[in-house]
Amino acid sequence: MKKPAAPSRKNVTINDIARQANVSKSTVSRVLNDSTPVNEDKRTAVLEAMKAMNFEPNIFARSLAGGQTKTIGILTQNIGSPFYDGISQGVLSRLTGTSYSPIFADGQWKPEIGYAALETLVGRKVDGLILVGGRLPMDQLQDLRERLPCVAVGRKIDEWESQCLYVDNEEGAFQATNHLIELGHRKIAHITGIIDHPDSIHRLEGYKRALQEASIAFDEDMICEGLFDGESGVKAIETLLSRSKDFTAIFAANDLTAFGARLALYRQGISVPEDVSIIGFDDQLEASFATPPLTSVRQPAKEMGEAAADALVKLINKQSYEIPDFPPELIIRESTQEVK
Amino acid sequence: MKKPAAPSRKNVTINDIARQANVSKSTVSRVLNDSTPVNEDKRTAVLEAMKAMNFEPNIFARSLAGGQTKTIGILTQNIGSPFYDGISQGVLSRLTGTSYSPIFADGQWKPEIGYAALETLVGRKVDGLILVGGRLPMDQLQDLRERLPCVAVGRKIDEWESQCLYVDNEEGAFQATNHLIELGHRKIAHITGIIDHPDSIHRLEGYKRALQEASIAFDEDMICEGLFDGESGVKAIETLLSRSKDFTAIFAANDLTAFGARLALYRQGISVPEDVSIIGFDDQLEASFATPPLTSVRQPAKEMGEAAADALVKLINKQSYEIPDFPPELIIRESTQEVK
DNA sequence: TTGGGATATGAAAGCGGTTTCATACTATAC
DNA sequence: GTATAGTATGAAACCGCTTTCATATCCCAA
Repeated sequence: MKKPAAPSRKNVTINDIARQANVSKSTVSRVLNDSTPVNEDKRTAVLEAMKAMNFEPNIFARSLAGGQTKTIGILTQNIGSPFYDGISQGVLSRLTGTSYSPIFADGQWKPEIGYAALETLVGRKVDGLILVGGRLPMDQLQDLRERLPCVAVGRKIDEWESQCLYVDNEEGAFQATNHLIELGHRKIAHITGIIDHPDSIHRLEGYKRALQEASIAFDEDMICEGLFDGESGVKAIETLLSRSKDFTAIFAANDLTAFGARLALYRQGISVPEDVSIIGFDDQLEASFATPPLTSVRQPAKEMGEAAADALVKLINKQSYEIPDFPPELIIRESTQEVK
Repeated sequence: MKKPAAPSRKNVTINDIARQANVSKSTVSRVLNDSTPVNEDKRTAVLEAMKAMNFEPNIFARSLAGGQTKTIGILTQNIGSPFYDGISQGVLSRLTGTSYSPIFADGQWKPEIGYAALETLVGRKVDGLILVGGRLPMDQLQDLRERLPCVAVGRKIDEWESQCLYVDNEEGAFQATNHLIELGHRKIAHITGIIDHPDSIHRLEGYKRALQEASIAFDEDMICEGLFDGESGVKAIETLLSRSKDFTAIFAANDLTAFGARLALYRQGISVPEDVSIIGFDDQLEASFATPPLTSVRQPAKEMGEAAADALVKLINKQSYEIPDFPPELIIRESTQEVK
């Protein structure tokens, strides 16, 4: 008769279970973790007690005692791009229902902030880490991987073989450009993404390769630097027109830029696809409903996020896993047509 | 000479600090939490020791001992809408840099999953909760608020006065419709959102009120039920045309639907805005770069997310806070013009 | 029967903090 | 100069679980 009852919302602990099942807390812990063989009778007794009392292990006690935190860190870059958002969504959706909860931290594309965010995540003792895009330098990442299971999505890290999920940007860009070439285009402009971003670089390379394979001379004047945003698309067209070079097709580094370009063309009374074909990259939701619907290179963002979550969980539990291939896929719609 | 050194990555604990500063761990804890006055000498000694040894309190030990978890739960609905995503972004960005980390859980618009997600969050002993949209029934939410600090964004919950951040959807819809009316339109169609979604209902009401105030008879045939997606917009136009009722303007429940509608119009050779004006809701990024740029009602998603995070943190720390007003804002672009 | 190797189980020592409680030390009042 | 009320501080209990270590059982070979 110590405390006058009224525990109301008191959480049931491992001790309660132990008492109820008539075993020691050690045993309860054992059946909880399957760590050591336990006599079948006791095991069921414990299990029943847990069910009856609606027991839920305290995550904090658990992790304090050295166990896992059942927590996964996601490092994003606050860009709000449909691609990265899609990845996050995939991760999130795959994680709900599992025993893992995702903690998000954001790097805002700035290394210092990224480091800090990483610190936070590590400080929270996450069981694993998912890097969504970003461009933290290698050395930083190197020992990260040694400390805890990591997976990178939408980014290729050379040393992280088999822990990276990404689409081949070069190949996607190649397909896009090649599609235009097959339609008879020869004067193909390209609006790049943020110039030193790996994706931009690869897409530019793919563009060049397609040109080369078709024996079309690469022309510096056909390149406009963009920023992955809509405004870039608008500006690029203005620049392009001011150079008074002919072009019959445009490959934009992403859909949003393509939308901007398409708008600028519209303003100039240049019709798409009759006068100019245009192709984007990402195949974001809105691409299907643009006027005209935008031909684009699809990146399976959500699927990648899901696969990343799966892979990481397996990695954490030391199970073998396989990373599916994510080929870029050309989605042909109505913004591209044969050159006149 | 107990352990042969080589602690390598051993974490420094409160005990190490205590030893170093020549005080008891209790004292260290006290300066850590500012809970009890501590002599100035010792305080600085402790502080210095902490700095020197690069001490970081273990979150799990802390929460186990009854403290806070410095964790905030975010319950989203996996809709991938730019509005909800924007809110999440705002929350996330405002939380990075603070001592709080966000844990996301997703309800996927399904009550059962939502409950489960909520359970997870509560099980993780989050210090506070942010509800992003969603439509969990009241009774469930009622005792939630009693258990921990809560804030709802993009959703109005009657009993939660001063813990909800939302834009007045009815008013926004009114403004949109009224804008069309002021341009001389009388035959205004409306494509709704998911019919029983509160936002849809309010937007429909705003539409009706605008009509009423302008003495335009409400016509059931001018309404098309949509689903907040692009396809709905396309279908709606087809339906509308098949009814062979004239309309000179369309108010779509969100931008994506507006894009769909605009596309369907384009296919029919009906030009926007010359033949038909069109207006959306959300003002998502792509609206500015649609052809023509879409007039829309802006919801300051990111700002709302930020404000929600701010409010919740203050609520947790029992500080007073103020929730700013988020008026819908009509962004007039080129998809609307005077009726011919 | 007895000794030895498994096997199951409980007691107890952490994990890294917070908090209660008692104590030692000051300052204030009579 | 002693009684009284504060104050600062340390010791120890505790949060809920994992894990090591020792003990108790049991089975089988000798």
